[in-house]
Amino acid sequence: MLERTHLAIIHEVHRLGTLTAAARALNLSQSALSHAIRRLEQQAGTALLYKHGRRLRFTEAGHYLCGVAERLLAQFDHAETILGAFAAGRKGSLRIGVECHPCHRWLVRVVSPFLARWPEVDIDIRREFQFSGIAALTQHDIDMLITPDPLGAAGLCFTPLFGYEMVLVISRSHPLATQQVARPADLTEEILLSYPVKDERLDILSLFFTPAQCRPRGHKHVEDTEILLRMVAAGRGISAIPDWLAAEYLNELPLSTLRLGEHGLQKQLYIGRRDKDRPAPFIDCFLEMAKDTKPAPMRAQDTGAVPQKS
Amino acid sequence: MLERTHLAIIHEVHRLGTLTAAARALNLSQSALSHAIRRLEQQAGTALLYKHGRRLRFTEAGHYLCGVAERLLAQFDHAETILGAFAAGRKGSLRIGVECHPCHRWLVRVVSPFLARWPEVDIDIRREFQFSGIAALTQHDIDMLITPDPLGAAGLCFTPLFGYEMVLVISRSHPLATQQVARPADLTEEILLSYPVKDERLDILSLFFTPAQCRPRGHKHVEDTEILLRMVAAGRGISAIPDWLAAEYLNELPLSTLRLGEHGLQKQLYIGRRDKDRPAPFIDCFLEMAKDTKPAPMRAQDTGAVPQKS
DNA sequence: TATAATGATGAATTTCCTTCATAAAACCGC
DNA sequence: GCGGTTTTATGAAGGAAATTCATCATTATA
Repeated sequence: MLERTHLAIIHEVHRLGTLTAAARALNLSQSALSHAIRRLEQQAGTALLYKHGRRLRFTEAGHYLCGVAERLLAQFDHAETILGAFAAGRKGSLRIGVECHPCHRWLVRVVSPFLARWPEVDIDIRREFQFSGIAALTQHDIDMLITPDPLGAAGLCFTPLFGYEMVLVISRSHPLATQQVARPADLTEEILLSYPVKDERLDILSLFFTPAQCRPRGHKHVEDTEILLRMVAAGRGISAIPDWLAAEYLNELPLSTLRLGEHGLQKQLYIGRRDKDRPAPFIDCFLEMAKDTKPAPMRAQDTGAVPQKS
Repeated sequence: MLERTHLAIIHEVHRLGTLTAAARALNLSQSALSHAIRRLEQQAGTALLYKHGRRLRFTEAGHYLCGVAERLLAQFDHAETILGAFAAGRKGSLRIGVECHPCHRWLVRVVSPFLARWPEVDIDIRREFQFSGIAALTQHDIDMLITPDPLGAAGLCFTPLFGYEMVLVISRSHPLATQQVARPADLTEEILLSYPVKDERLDILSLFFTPAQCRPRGHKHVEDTEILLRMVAAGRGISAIPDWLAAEYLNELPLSTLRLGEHGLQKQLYIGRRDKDRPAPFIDCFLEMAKDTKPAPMRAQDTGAVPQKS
């Protein structure tokens, strides 16, 4: 079977002209090369070299192999270089799962400088999971998970990123817009607008309405944040989004924000990964960059309900 | 060092999913594969596979190698196929030197069916030689030489192809056109037109004029046969060409042919090759086809001067 | 013609891969 | 949960294959 070694020998003999020189270059004895070529020729069933004076010349078949060697050896070398980059942790890919729909804009602010710093690392962001984000992480479908719900699962570890508060957004012309705090009973006639996720993953349902044993009059799914908030501004529904996300839109749209309940709906975003992952430097780096990137540039420290602009 | 074996293992593991199955496919023990992969991983400095349940999964580096394997293994396979074709004598190249300028049209009639019969054989025809055709042959610059002058050189052998006669061509309106035979003294006022080769290789000079110690008034080189003969027909010179070549043009151009001297200038075309060349079937075949191809289709057996059409 | 350079060859040796035997882990059906 | 089965991992032993050494044959060079 044709092996890389054979190609290397053929290549060096071609490059240097003599077996002896090629042997030196390959740290082998001249005899070893002579034997190796002979074996290869017997396997191939055709001569590759012939003596011309006291030098060697290539037969047609040998010449052909020479070309093959040049191409394949280059590919081997390249593959080993890449493999080295993998080994050194320069190269890799980071498949990031996001279970926090509104986090997209924040994530972009983490990813952009990261990509610049790690040019050989590919990033893939996934929002949809066959089962759950946690399952995707344990099953190696993703390498990191950004989630507000760090359900304990064996072999995973979660690092807190930042705290925030889910706030109610309503149209500025809504009767409740003058209040500071919203209570479940106030909202039973409203239409709830949310991202298209399962009800149990909507905090406003599981942590606000359900404990009070009531529910909004209706519930509609909207994919896009901008459209969702425009619908809220138009008085076509209410929604619950992170305070820092609301802050970004308060200037642009006629919206008001209210605290959800007396103490607000406090949340924390976590980034999770597998315990036993090989410690790739770019993974640690991503973690650091994520921790250092606060959600809304201006009001990163706010945890209370966002004050309205008049 | 990354070897073909490693790629084959990676590839089979990827294809079949388990080490055990891959080992079966490669006629090796599962243990051998396990060891081999481990060695490769240690050399590469990075994991390639990891256990997921009781199966194996590829790391990013492993996945990358998988792609490399697919590409490189295909190239290895292809190279071995080609090498097999070389070994079987189906594939090769035939560099044919031609020292007989007018032979081009005849050669085309040999080469065309040959190419059809040996689709994997490349043919290269060379007319110019740094030193001589014989030297080119011994020095492996060409593989076959078609020549009328088989100078004995060690390690070469020549096979006769066909005999022919060099005839004088003159314009049909030339005063000599009524004669059968031309003598050197008749032509001392003529302009000789010939292919651009050295004087000593022009038989009409070395075998006709020089022995009679005279020469034509002038001598011009013309590359193209058609143009040469049109110039002769226009009365601008005389020339000497093989009888069979003259025969092809006698219908088209107002030419007459005369025997050169009493007995004519008899020649023989030979095909030469190196004694110790590996006996490639396509080389023998070319020889046979060359021997079976007579120069002019209609008057292949003629050796005397070609009779003029009235 | 002597000498240096180069390739070829056969036997001895060493290296490295493979196998064997076995353990460990994980999945499956009950 | 518990054996049975499947799969991978590992260490030691054995063997196949490549390498080296010593030497010869050939060719070019001074």
